[in-house]
Amino acid sequence: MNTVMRMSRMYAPTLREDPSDAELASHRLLLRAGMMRKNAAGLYTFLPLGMRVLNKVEAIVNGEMDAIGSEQILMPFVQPADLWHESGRWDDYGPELARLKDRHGVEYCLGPTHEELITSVVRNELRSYKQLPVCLYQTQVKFRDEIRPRFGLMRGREFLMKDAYSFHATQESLQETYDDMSGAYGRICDRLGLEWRPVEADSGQIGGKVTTEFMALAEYGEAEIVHCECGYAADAEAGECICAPSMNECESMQKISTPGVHTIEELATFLNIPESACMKALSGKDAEGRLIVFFVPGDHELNDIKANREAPGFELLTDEEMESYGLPKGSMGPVGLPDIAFVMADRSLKDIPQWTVGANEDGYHLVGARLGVDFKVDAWADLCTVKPGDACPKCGKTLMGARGIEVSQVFQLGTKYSESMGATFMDEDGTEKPFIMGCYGVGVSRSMASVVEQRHDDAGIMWPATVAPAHVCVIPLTVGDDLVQPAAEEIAAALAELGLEVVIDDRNERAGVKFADADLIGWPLQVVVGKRGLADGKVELKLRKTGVKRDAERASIVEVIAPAAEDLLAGAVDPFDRLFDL
RNA sequence: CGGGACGUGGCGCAGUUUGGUAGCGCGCCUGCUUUGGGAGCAGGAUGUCGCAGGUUCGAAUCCUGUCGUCCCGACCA
Repeated sequence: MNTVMRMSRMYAPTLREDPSDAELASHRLLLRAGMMRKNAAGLYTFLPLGMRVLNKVEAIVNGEMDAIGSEQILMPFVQPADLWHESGRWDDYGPELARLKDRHGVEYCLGPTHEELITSVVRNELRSYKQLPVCLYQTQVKFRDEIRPRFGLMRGREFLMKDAYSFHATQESLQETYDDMSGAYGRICDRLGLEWRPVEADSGQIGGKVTTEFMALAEYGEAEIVHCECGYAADAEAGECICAPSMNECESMQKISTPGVHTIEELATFLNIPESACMKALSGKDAEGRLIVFFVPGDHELNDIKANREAPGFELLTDEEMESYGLPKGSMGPVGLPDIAFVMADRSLKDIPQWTVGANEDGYHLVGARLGVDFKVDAWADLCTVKPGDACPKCGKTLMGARGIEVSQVFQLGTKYSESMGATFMDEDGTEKPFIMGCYGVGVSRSMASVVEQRHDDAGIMWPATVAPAHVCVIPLTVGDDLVQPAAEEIAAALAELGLEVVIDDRNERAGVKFADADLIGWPLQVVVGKRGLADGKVELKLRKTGVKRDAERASIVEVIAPAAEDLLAGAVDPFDRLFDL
């Protein structure tokens, strides 16, 4: 049986006013509710209430890992530099990797992630395909020296993460574990009560190709996503973009004077045509210094990630460089480019036979420039950043926009680390092969913040029962009263016996203080015990999530709550809803 | 790193323009009263005004430097 926690003895310093340096709801409320305190930029202490929540989130994550056969381990937080030199990331990672030396001058880093370490652990022991697949996970503090830590737990420098790594002999085996992991991650989000979407994403720093991000939808999320009613969703930074450019039809190519016109907006207005009928040119160079000119529909932006995929190392030209190539800023076009220029255009423009573009001469544009006649394009690719209003690549319907918080991500790494670090096994055919790897991360502390981001109101947090610091708060309105106090104690004990986690606010405070703190901390259910109600044999129940109140017979309170307690123990996210006819 | 703002009892802030005894609200301690939505009265404690220099008879206030924090951009769980 659970013991009843006492507010009078808990270290739960709630704040009446908003901390001045917190902006985001999750940041503000976690501080105000006495769940955490800041120690320095991006570094936080979890106080007892916050720790209880964090532990619950972690337990849910660990449980789902165990359920798909991943085994828990614990790797060191401090990692030897050698391993990072082997993978090449000592140089690639940048200042975000916190480096240090021990007393002997040997170099280490604070673990921002553990691909190198796990690979080094496994490469000596895993020797045969017969031992595969293997999937290991840990839940541990990570450190990334973020350029700009912000939003409390959302982007701390130190944060709690569950990271898992899997090793396979075949792509099919990797896919299987990847799918299991994706399923587990979805269930984790569900159990946290999050509204979420799996999203196509870019793999970034970690490497690899196939990846899905799990986004908690939130108004102030850092990531922009597009999604469709068919279930498709993608990170706006990386999602496939289907542009629908239009054509400004002309009889032949004409050079027209466009004095003072430099932007697409000005051009479209000047010609009285939609922006989508103008073609935007962007010049840059790749890693080898090759001049590249990209063309995209005027109503879309060139996507940095995609540009780099097509032209590794791509960077836009500076104004001086443009001048040296004789390229006029704001009036560039495909006709009459320098011979050395490599011309690449968004694939959507392939179907547009006549383009409206710059004339490569300040103050002039071309209309009706004929593709393949007046100019040529060397390559076609998906180059644009997708935006709401574009067509869904899966079903063709119109995409909607939203913002999200990336709470977790799954990657198919391939052999990037096993190859560079010489982690191989003997395959069935007698040849030595590098492991095919996957890695999977859940931001545990970030998930906690995301829950607050989605479930709060002006008064405070509305925890789902699955991660609330306790399920029920019993509030005796007068302390020392010889009716109210014992009744509240009795109810609290009885509810604890149902298997609920119960806290009793036995502080000698006024009713208003207790109500305000209960709402702020966000216990899912409040049981209010007062003199007035008791006189009629009643107590009051309040559902934090909706603020709805109802009376219940004091004598049958256990019977009333018992079904909800059963649901709760079975894993229901909001088990108390049923007590309020929801 | 670029742009903006800010550092004053535990918390939230005023005071800085125009230099002259460091203030307010909340919280904290003691006592009495109060007790269904952040109580009232009385008494009390708590400050190197971020730090270091400088100007001045005198600096929270003016000048220089420095450290820290937050917000907006490039990085990511």
